[in-house]
Amino acid sequence: MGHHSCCNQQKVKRGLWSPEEDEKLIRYITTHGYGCWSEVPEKAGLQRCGKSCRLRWINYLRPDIRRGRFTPEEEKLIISLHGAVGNRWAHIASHLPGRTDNEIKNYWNSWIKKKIRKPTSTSTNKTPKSDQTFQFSYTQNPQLDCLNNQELTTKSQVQETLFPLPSPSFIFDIGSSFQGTSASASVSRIDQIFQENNAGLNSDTWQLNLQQHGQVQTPELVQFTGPMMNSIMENIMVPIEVQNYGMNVGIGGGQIGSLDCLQRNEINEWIETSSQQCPSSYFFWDQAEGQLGTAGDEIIPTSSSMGTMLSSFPSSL
DNA sequence: AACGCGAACAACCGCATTAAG
DNA sequence: ACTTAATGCGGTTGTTCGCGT
Repeated sequence: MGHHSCCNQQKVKRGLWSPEEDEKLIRYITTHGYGCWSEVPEKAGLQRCGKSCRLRWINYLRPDIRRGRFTPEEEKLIISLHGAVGNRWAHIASHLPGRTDNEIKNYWNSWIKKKIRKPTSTSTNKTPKSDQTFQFSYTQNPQLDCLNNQELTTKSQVQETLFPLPSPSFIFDIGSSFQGTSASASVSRIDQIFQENNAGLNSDTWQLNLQQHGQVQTPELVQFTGPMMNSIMENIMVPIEVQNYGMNVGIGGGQIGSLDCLQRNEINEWIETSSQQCPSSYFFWDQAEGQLGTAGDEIIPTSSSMGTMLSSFPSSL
């Protein structure tokens, strides 16, 4: 394994950082800042490459770093964002103040190993190695019994079955926007917003979509398709972002929220791009409390939690 | 007490992108 | 316009620690 070009120097040290090295780096950065990382090692008296110093500072030493266990709210947000943007850890980290992309990535990688069960013996031999990450066992979820009877062994197979619609899909955790309300109350509230904004939509549209996808019982997963989305995004998502309509988008004390963190220009840019590229489908979903559980619990895939994992996000965002 | 194992975390590597010359 | 260095990011590996046997 070759060293990086900046680390080819003989004296460059590798491996874990000692407290003395940390101290030197902290002292230097707090005094001089970090305008040019390649100059930092020499000026700070460290036998490290600039890249290593940068990584150490960003991931461990900077003062605003937040360490310790992820809160359930953070976990929920990570799941939502990962469902939206995939493995774009830096993007996810930008929505979690004090958390680093590395930390989130590590957490996700260990978390997903723990929470997503290994493939069942019936499907193991048919599954391409590259897709094994996306295998689930549905045996504990009656709602998904239909899936148990099918040889759904890949991400794409599962996605096609659950959401037989053109990609990409996008999910908003609209349920968490209505703090303290039931799913049905959320529907009523969103219905009202539709009317207020003359969006030309109502909950009948929802129910139709729900029935089409077998989600008749609860409006946890609400899907909109095609041209509806522009008016929804303009009339609903933006007001949500600026917290009109009395919504509390934030979770965990109102400081952090997936929708709150999606910038208006990001959303608008994405709508514009994706609407040109394909008649996308979008999922608004209500991730009811308890479905994801807390840290240490095992995930029982449901329509909504499955949705987050399966949804994709346009690369343009 | 010693060992093995797995989880969690820290760090490195390679590639892509960006900025500067 | 091109080259090169610096930086940022995601994937991967290595190390440490805790727990069970």
